[in-house]
Amino acid sequence: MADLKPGVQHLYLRDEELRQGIELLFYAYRDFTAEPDAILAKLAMGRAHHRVIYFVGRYPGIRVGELLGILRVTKQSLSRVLSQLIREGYVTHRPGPTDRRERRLELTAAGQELERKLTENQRARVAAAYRAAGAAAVEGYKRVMLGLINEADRARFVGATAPARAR
Amino acid sequence: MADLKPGVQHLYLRDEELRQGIELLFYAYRDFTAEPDAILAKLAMGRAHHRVIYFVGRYPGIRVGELLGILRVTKQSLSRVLSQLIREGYVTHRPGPTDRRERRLELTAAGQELERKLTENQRARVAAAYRAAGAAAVEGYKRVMLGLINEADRARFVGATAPARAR
DNA sequence: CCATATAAGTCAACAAACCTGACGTAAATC
DNA sequence: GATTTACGTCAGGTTTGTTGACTTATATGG
Repeated sequence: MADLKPGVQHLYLRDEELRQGIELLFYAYRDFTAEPDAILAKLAMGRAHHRVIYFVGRYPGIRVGELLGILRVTKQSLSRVLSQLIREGYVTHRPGPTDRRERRLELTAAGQELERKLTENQRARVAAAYRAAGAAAVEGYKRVMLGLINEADRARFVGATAPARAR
Repeated sequence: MADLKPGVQHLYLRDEELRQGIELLFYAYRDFTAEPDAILAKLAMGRAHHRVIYFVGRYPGIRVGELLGILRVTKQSLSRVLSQLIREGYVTHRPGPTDRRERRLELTAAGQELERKLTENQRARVAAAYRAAGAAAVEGYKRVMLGLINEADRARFVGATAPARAR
């Protein structure tokens, strides 16, 4: 709060400014999910399947409990989607290396292919936005987004950007 | 593409970088909606109600069709939520000033109070993230987010930020 | 004036993706 | 050996979305 130009500082925290920040998130998320959703619909799957496929691909060998923590859903809800993905050959599971109660999840070749297909559009969208906005803007984007995320999950992005206020 | 330091340009568009961009959106949206969802659950409402209340508050006198376009849902889906909000006294409607087929929607006093209560946390979250990240980062955030949003809706944010590459 | 188009609502049936609560099984740990 | 942990499952319920068909009221163009 004690900062240079406190008037300006206050100015851009006004209602309109904050509403814009909220709406940017709403519209971006809406458009970000629309295309994968359309692809998934043809495969009789939904957004929930995409999330599972994405994070299993992101963290090969991830445990079911970790996935629950990331997705913030109940195990019953995850189970329906995950067991379908396993049944249809997109995901495999095997016992944990030291703790055999665990199920370590991985994508099959088909799963990897589907993941690529689904995320392709999102990556292109991010790449285009990054390219158009420029490197400095990308840095700002990350910094603000990290601030929006609960502290517990910020650690996932270590090294993503310099700490805010550090320069 | 033809840019200064093309090596670096390419470097930060790598897979890891893009995945981070995707995940930031996922986690931010997840945490952004969690608290309002909790409040709504106590009122036997859901996220869909919040979206309607938010945008009716944002654009008083908005027509039903406009709302459909923003939310990207069918009128049957909106109808269920909207008619409940009208029935319970959060939203009112009256015929359009020139075209009497239209229903111009507005929040009642109760609706405004609920809107404030629901959005309060989101505004605080955005304000905190903006404050921590600094003005330059906020500019970058907006620029990247605009790039993620389909072109058709970017016009909603005119004046939100300088055009990308303009400086 | 009349045909057509538009804004909005409604009925019906259905699916996706969440939820709570209770209970089961296997393996690890104290 | 009792307890805890990781995971799964059965059962039942809600919200939020869908498609398709039909209605009402009003505006508009020929």
